[in-house]
Amino acid sequence: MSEPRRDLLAVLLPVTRQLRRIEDDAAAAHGLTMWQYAILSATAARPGLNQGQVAGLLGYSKNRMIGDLDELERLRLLRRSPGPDRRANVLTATAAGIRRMQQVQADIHRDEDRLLAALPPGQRNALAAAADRLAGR
Amino acid sequence: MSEPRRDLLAVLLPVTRQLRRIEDDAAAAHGLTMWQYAILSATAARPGLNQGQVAGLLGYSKNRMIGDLDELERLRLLRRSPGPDRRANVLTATAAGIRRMQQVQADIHRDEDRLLAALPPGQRNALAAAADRLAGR
DNA sequence: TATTGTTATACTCTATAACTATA
DNA sequence: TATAGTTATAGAGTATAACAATA
Repeated sequence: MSEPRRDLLAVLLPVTRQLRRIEDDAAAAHGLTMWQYAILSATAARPGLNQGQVAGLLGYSKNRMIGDLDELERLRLLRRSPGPDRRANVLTATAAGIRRMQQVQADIHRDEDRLLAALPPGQRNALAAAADRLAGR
Repeated sequence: MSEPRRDLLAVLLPVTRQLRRIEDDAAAAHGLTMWQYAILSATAARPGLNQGQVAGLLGYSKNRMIGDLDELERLRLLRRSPGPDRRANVLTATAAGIRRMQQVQADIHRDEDRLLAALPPGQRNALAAAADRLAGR
């Protein structure tokens, strides 16, 4: 007999809760919030984006992002500069911002590895591949 | 060359956001919230649990759960009854509660199937299996 | 004294809608 | 008029601690 089917959300929520804690802790260890880290990460990976584009990319919201951007600029980790359309601010991570982001990311990947060690390597790749495929729609 | 490694949370968040909306909508279509559905589901699957145990199982909190339990009792979908330890309330889903829960669940599984149709079947199983394994710690 | 459920409170998060300056 | 960023505000969500009944 087969087990009753479990809601996928119920299966995924505990994992994402652990991952969320990993990112929160890693960011905090380097003086940032998770969202500030996420903003730096997106900005470094795809330079030239404006605020709205980064917000959309992260599934964040443009108004919530403003306080984070203020703080990141205050810390000299990121710059807002007027783009060709002078309504839109182009975001650029500074060298210090990229370094900081990489430090947080190294901690995150280290802790993810610890978590994922429970999985056989095939399943580990399958998890990321499946989630990646699903996220695309 | 290989792509830069992506944070697992960034990969999983978009999927869980979609799943969360699926559950919210399905529960709302039957007059419940997602958490009320989750409570009914856990209570039906493992009868005899008390409030704190259900809260722990769901990753919810005992005080937030109280309003939901009040509402579920008002709707005659669930009962609180004193257990052997008279401090603790044993939760029991009524027949109507189980039916309601199954209706919501059918909607959820239908919409999950629609979402998961994007995946090759092997990846689909791998996703659930991997998440399940990880959730256990 | 510790625990279960409850209540109260404060704090954070989130969503919505204006407002400005550009287009 | 429409859009990008900003600001203000209200509502939902969340965490914490205190309380009553029971162990």
